[in-house]
Amino acid sequence: MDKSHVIDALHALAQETRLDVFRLLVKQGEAGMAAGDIAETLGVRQNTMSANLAVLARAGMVRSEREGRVIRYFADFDGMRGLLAFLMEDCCGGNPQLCQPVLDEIVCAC
Amino acid sequence: MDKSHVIDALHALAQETRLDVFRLLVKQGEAGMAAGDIAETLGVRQNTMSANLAVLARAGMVRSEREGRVIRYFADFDGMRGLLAFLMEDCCGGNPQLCQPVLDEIVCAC
DNA sequence: TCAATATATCAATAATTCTTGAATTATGGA
DNA sequence: TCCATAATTCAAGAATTATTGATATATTGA
Repeated sequence: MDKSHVIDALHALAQETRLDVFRLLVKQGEAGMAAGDIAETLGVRQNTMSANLAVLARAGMVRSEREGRVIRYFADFDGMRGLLAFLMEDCCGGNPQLCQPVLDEIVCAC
Repeated sequence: MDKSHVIDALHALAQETRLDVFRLLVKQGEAGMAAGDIAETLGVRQNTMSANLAVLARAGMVRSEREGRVIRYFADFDGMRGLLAFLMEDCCGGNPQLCQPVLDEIVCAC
């Protein structure tokens, strides 16, 4: 992931509704969620949500699949991976003791 | 780290100059770098850089120490840790196979 | 083909953010 | 104390972004 792509991803997540959407979709996992259900769940109008989903999709943080009339959205774990990898890329400028605590914190609860 | 704090951190990093600053300071590690040197290194005017450093500092992504006339900035690894921990918090909504590849990618090069 | 449903797009306004020149504050040295 | 240096703060204009009502597109079923 290049720098401008990373900036798009950070920008997409740096807004309350979109961060909520992303985390909701992360929780939904492989089930994903229909655009309308996302809007209703988060109490956001349909077209506002559509615009926000488009921002997340352009940034590679979510992807979508049409299912008949419904468009189902999913968190894009590849995008997430690229973002975190970039942010940690140079974490060890010769001082492992600085970055190790950061890595230790990122422990999956699964 | 709570949600609004996370949004501040994401917003702070979602801009080219500030992302460059953060990564520069990550590379500098414990040495940090004087505000003026950061501005000169990145080719940004001194007051523009000051404003950007203030955004990063408010977001908890950098911290500073005065050394005589100079103010030296450092990446804040605690802030970084909080941000990444929040983003990964719910990565395992019952499907470890989704999040494991994300975690595998975040491997420190040290 | 027509109506209903789900979602996206458009255009306009409101709000926020970025950059910059100018002014200000803080420190150290002569 | 006065000057030079390092950095911050202020105010204003330009640019970007968010939200919304209205409209358009796509799909399904009658």
